[in-house]
Amino acid sequence: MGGNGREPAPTARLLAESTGWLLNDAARELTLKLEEVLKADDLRWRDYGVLVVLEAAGPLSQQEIGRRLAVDRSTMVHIIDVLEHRGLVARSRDLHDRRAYAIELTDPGRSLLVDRLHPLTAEVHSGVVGRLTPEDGAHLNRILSQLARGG
Amino acid sequence: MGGNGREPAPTARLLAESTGWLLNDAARELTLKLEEVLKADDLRWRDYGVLVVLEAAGPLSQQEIGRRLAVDRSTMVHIIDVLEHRGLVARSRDLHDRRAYAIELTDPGRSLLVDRLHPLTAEVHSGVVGRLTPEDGAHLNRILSQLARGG
DNA sequence: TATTGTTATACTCTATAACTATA
DNA sequence: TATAGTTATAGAGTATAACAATA
Repeated sequence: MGGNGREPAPTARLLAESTGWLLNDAARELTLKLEEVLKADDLRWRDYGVLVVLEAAGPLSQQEIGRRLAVDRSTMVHIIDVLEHRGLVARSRDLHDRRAYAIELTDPGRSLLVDRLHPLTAEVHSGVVGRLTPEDGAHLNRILSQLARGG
Repeated sequence: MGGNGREPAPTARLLAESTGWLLNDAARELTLKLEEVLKADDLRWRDYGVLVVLEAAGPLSQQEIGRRLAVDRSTMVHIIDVLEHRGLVARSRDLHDRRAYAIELTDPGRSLLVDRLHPLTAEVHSGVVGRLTPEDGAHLNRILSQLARGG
């Protein structure tokens, strides 16, 4: 089921397995700290993710945003509702497919992201990843990128 | 708030921040695949975590297991209930503190873990982490260990 | 016939508060 | 007075299934 049928050697098994736990612990620590910081702006980690995705990719449909964040389209409705109500994103119809919206960052949304959220979250990230030497930090980034590409 | 007040340079900010997203993606991918495999034994990732913790540490109280897995003690009750009912763990009173249980693996629990679950989950882990060269895998493990110790 | 957004709904997960027995 | 386990309960988060508009 996605494996290759080969039995990994015991040490490789232990190494890979502890990597999994460590990965989860690191991700959980980071997410918890991010949520704590974002609470001041009444945002969840998911909301921040939506803004970041839109900043990076430009206007997207609700479903496409959900795809990138692993969130169901029915769940996206409420998330976008709130962000729209707060004036951080805008719904306009996709010109080429009028079933879909083109969700885009508003100017206030972009300002909040750039002037406030990015600095806040960067500090959290640095507080965690910054415990590493710059070399290890860069290495970690490169290795994780490789993991992501392989999926 | 855990930070050190220093403004990280823009590239460092981006590097650290993308590391955060990558970390989360990798952890999510791993957890999803583990849950899929464990479903055959009607276990969740959390249940597997309990068994692994007990295997590694020996008998523990419910609360201590929860502490290590970031699960509330009230949530632990049901998790242990199910595992006990399936004969995978046993509740006995802690000899030194009769308020607490000493939860321990049963022989069937240990067998399930060693003979079946570890091979299954190791294959998932290897399928993900094994996309890296052995050097990068070991390096990733070392870097993540360092992150965990720093927390 | 398939797809986007939507709604209602049900389900899972989790934490909170109050209780009991021990400490 | 504090702590381990328990229980009931309420809240958040999520997915599922059906529907309307559009493709």
